Amino acid sequence: MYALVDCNNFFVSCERVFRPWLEGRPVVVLSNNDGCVVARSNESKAMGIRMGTPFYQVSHLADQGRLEVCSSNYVLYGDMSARVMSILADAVPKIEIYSIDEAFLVLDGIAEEKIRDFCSSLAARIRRWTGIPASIGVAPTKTLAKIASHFAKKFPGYKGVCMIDTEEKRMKALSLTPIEEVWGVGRRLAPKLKEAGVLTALDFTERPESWIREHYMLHGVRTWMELRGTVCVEAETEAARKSICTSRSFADMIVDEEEISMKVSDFAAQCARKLREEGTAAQDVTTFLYTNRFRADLDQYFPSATIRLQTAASNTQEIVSAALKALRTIFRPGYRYKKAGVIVGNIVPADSVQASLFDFDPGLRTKNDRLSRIMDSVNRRGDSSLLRLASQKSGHYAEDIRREHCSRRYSTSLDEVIEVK
DNA sequence: TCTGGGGTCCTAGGACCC
DNA sequence: TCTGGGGTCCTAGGACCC
Repeated sequence: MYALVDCNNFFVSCERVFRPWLEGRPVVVLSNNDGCVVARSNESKAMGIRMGTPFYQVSHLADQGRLEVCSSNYVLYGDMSARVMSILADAVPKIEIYSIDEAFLVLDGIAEEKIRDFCSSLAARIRRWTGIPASIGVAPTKTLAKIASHFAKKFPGYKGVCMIDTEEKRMKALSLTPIEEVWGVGRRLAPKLKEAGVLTALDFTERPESWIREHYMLHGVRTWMELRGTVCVEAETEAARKSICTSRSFADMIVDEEEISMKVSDFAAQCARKLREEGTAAQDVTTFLYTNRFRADLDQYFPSATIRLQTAASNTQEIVSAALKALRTIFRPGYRYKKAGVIVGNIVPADSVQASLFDFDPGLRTKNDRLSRIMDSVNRRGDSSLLRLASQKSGHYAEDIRREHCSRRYSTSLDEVIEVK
């Protein structure tokens, strides 16, 4: 059996741990630049606020005191996530961290009649040790466990744990699950399925496999089998990342190449730092630019360019230099840019980088690598960009991000403080 | 006025091989 | 007039996830 552990309203719950007066109140957490609603409490969901709503459309509620607003604090959420995941990792031998607030557990070795108690006490432990409420869905496949977790979250009667462990429960759960809520059925596929008369997960499983294969190919067949109880998607532990992206929207649109260069330098430096953190190196460096897609009155331009390095690298100098080189090939004056980013791809373990026949100065890379390591060791001690390249200028790639409702650095400043109002 | 960030996988089609 | 058959690899773009 698989268990899906899903933290409830995760970002909101993180904020509530340190600001208990938010408990019971309608709360939303906003994306960078205070742009969109990316997390909601049950109370704000009940007010009809949708995921992804632009904040300006609901800001009047905040002004009227009917809605609590938090700017996102990803460092805090990352720390809270790590605490939850370590509790899970201690509880079972095999866990797949699926996202910042979700993990699959492989429940091998736990007698089936004990699973419910096991999950209940696990949820209670997470709550007691971190303050975060979680729901757990249990089923023979990951796709069914997802559905079970929805029920666990939605209906208080389950007390946070829902099991799909009999054929009868499976049929009932599928018949109550609208097709668009199924894991793997997205916004594009759902309308097509409905048009074809597939309204629930149960309808989907009752179509013949050949029909699924014809219309939705391999991915559809996998979902179909998983919903019928046959495992197709195994738990994957510790899969190395294949690409790393650092990108931001700007609070104001930028027209100046020099200014964009500094941003791109910063994004590239962050990518390089993440590579070193993971002990990996990348061979491809992509820089991309976006104009403001919401401004129909302005010219649009969404270019990207990739530089392939002779040899995979993780030092800041080489990654930044490649990102800037790519930028120079795509930058066009006259556009107003709203967003930029850097993606490093073709990632390999740093200790098994393939040397290049045409790498004319491997000694330079050794020097650059050492310099980056020294930067890391200094920057770890305090300001994360105390040492940086001149091209980055400020070194605070997030400095002009709008963040008017941010909570304190509860998990990264010296003291953890619970605020009382 | 104001609209996020970071990933994965699959497929079709082109380029190339003999 | 008539122009093969069988592969592999890579990439871009689309769909999905949180």
